[in-house]
Amino acid sequence: MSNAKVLPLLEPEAVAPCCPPLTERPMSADEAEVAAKMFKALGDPVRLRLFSAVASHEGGEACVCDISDVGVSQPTVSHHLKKLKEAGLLSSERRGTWVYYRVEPSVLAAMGALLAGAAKAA
Amino acid sequence: MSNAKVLPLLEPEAVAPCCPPLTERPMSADEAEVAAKMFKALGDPVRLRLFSAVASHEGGEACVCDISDVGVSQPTVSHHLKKLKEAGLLSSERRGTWVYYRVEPSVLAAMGALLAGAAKAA
DNA sequence: TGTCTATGTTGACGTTTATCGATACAGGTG
DNA sequence: CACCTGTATCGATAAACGTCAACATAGACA
Repeated sequence: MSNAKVLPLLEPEAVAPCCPPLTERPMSADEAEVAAKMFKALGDPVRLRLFSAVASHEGGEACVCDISDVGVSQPTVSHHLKKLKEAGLLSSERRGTWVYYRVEPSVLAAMGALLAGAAKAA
Repeated sequence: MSNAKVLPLLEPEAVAPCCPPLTERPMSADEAEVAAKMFKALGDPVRLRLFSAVASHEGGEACVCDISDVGVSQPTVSHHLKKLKEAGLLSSERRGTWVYYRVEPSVLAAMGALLAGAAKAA
């Protein structure tokens, strides 16, 4: 598999326009379901560190071997990276021996817009 | 109690400066612990709807009675509002018969800054 | 082919969480 | 005072979650 698009994950196009600013109107149940998945993905300390490690790496992309030092076992790291992928926050690609994860910018932009609106509310 | 500051909750001053942009450098374990608590609070669909209902209400403040129609029981609503309060995202005040919840802007600003940085990374 | 390394998957275990009904508390009204 | 309404707490239960050890898979290289 040379392409990650065949995986049945959340696609950026599907989640990016999901979220009106939190202050605009009460979220519907469906909107909340989608948006909560993204927040939940960042709601674990280990996942947040892994995500930050990828995001802060050169080019917004990192090999698993570069970010695995977060104090948990290798299977646990793999499990968390999978969760981040399922939430649409990361994508992965195998290049030879190593697997590289990269941040999904459109989804983050959507989340940032969500919160930026709420912050200026009061 | 006419003042919410006496409660042993996360104070805005304590969490606001916790978070460098996600892309700046890998988060430390301590930073991730604090930041993950905020994301986790918004990582539930019901809580996200409750928060959005408060944030979108006039003045960023709403009575519980105005936002309780989210499809779960009254104790569950109360439980989720408590969680949001413990995460520092909402504050509450009793005024006569009703209890009003209001958004805590500084914490949201911190979260927004976190994500805004990550969005522009790639 | 076989072996070594990097990563993902499986199965199990203990902890946390979301939810509810029942109940308690607080404040207004009679 | 008694009663009603709005909100919080308690106790129980089922589901989800984080973690690990063991195993599986994929690619590189000899």
